[in-house]
Amino acid sequence: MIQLNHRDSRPIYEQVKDALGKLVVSGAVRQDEKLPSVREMATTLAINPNTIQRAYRELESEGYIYTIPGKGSYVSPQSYVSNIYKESLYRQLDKTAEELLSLGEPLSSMVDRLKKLSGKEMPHRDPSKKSDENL
Amino acid sequence: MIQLNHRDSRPIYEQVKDALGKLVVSGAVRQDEKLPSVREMATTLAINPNTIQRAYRELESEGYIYTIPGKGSYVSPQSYVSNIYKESLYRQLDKTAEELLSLGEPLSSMVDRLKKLSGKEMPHRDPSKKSDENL
DNA sequence: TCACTGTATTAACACATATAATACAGTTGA
DNA sequence: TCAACTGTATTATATGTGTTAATACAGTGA
Repeated sequence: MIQLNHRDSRPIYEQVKDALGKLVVSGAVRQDEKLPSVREMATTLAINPNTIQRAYRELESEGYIYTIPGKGSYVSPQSYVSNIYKESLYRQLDKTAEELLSLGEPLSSMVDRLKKLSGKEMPHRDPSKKSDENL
Repeated sequence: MIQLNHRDSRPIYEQVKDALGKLVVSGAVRQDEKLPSVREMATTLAINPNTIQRAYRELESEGYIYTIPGKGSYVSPQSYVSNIYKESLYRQLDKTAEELLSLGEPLSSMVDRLKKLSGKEMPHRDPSKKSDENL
C-alpha cells in the first residue's frame, strides 16, 4: 500500500502522511473505506505505531480522514477531500505566480507554460488539429 | 539588512539564506556588491558565525553569490541570478499545475485564476476599463 | 606586519524524530 | 461476559540535526 524510502531525509511520519494523502486524494482508497489500523500499518511498514499515529492524527486534523475511537480510521467524503486538496494546490499556484509577477514576468509567459504542460499531459486528441489552442 | 524570527520553526541558516536570497534576486543588493563578512553578519544578528557560513555556502552552491577566499562574498551577475531563480519558480509552477491537471482540473480554471491575480497585482490602470482582459 | 577575510575542525548542548514499553477506554463478535 | 480488536496517551531512551563555542589556518590588502 505504501512504500517508505529510508534514504529520504524527510521524517517517516511525513512520508506516510503524504503517501496516504495521495491515495485518498486520487481515489485509490474510496470514501468511507477503512484504513489499516495504526498497529497493522506499523507492522506492515516495520516502524513504530506512534509514528503511524502521528501521520493519521495530522491527516485527520486536515480533514482527509476521520476516526472513530475503538473502531478505526476512515476516508473522508470524496468531494470534500478533493476540494480541500485542490484548494491547497491553487493557493500554491497563486503564491508562485505572484512571485513571478513581482519579478516582472508577464502573465502570457505563465499561460504559455501551462498550455504546453496541458498538451503534454493529455495527448488524447490529434495534435495536428490545432483546435484547443485557445483555452 | 535581515530580520530573524526566533518564533519561526525554520532553521536560522535557512531564514538567513532565504532573506539574503530575496535581497539578491530583487536587486536590493547589486551585482558584485560585497556582502557583510561572515563574522560581521553573525555579530549583527547575534548568532554564530558557523550558521552564517552555512547560509553563504549554500547560496554560493546555488549560484546566487560567489566567494573570493580572503576577500569576501559578492552578489553574482544580476541576469544570471534572476534567471536561475525564475527557472526554479517556473519548475514549481509546472509541478503544481501538473498535479491539478491530473486531478481533472481544466486548464481554463488555472488561467482564470492567474488572470485575477494579475489584475490584483497591478492596479495601475482604471479597473472600470476592461481592456486587458485578454492577456 | 597586522587586521581583516573565508574556511575547517572539534566538542557540547537543545530539540525534533523515532523507537520502545505500557496503559486505558471504546467496539465488536463469539 | 469476555477476548481481541480498535484509537489514544504517557514515559523513557536513542539518534540526528541545528546551533553554539572555541580554535586554527591560509589568503588579502593597507
